[in-house]
Amino acid sequence: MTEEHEFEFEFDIRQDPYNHMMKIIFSRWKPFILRAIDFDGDNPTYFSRFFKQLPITQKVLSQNLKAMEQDGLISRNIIPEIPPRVEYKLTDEGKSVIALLDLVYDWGWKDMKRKSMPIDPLGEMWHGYRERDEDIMYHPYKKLNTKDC
Amino acid sequence: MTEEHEFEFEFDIRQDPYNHMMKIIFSRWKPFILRAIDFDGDNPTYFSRFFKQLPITQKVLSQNLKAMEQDGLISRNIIPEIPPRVEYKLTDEGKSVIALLDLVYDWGWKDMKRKSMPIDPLGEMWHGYRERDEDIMYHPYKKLNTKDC
DNA sequence: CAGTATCCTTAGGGATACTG
DNA sequence: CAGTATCCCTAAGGATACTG
Repeated sequence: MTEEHEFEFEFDIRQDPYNHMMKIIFSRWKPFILRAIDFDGDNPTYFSRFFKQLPITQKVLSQNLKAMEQDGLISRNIIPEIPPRVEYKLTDEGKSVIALLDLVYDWGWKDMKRKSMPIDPLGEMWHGYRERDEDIMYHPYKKLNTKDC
Repeated sequence: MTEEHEFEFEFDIRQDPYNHMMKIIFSRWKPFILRAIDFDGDNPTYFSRFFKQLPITQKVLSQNLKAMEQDGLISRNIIPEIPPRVEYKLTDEGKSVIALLDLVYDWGWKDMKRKSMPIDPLGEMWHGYRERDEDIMYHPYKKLNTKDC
């Protein structure tokens, strides 16, 4: 409706790559979800698997997975078992964004260190800033209590 | 208050570098603001300058600049003239994030191309994907109408 | 297991007007 | 010129319950 009175084009933030990236990648949970799938390597990730590492609700996870599938970052594959399982994997496109996420993480990690902010250890393990502790990485996130922050 | 009943630590998204980055860098306008200041090179950027390129309101710009100053990304310097002007520059820390933003832009640009999405020309000029047109870059964003999208 | 369905809260931003 | 001050709105997420 407002468009009807515009005869001129303007800078449209919606058509800018930064905006695009913030929508498809840099929303609250997506970097974590991508990292979680990547962490499983060639093994597929299942729906329930995410809850072992991320305090996310089913609804929000579902929403995010759906969006990321539509954006071509992940693939969804239903395994006909009883009960049925659903595999999530990174597409080639999804894999290609992991390296970028690493750089983003690194910049943020250094910035937080510089400012003496506490940094969560799970992300540090994923990113090689801390030795991997399988007991933490493969178990529910609440287990992190056994380690200091 | 909820903390009082927690005896255990959990994965805390607020202490993760991804979350940190999304707060201090990847919010709606910050990449654009950083790029705009960077574009002016050694010349400082003034408050009113931003409106020539970005359809942002004074309130939101002010909020963002304040946050970015506190986060150490930009510096604010008042010039005692009548009327007073205020210079904004990138700090060394702010400069160091520009290269990262370039990579983010590039990934997004390629993704949008792959998907045949229209891309705003102003950002393309800033990032070298289109020849610089001083007439566009130095004038109010509405002037973009004179060029095709 | 892998999700929906509802209801609710909140941060971030937009519109507009005003000020030192 | 360089901002505040108000008011409003919406998208994204959280809490909780339910389902094939």
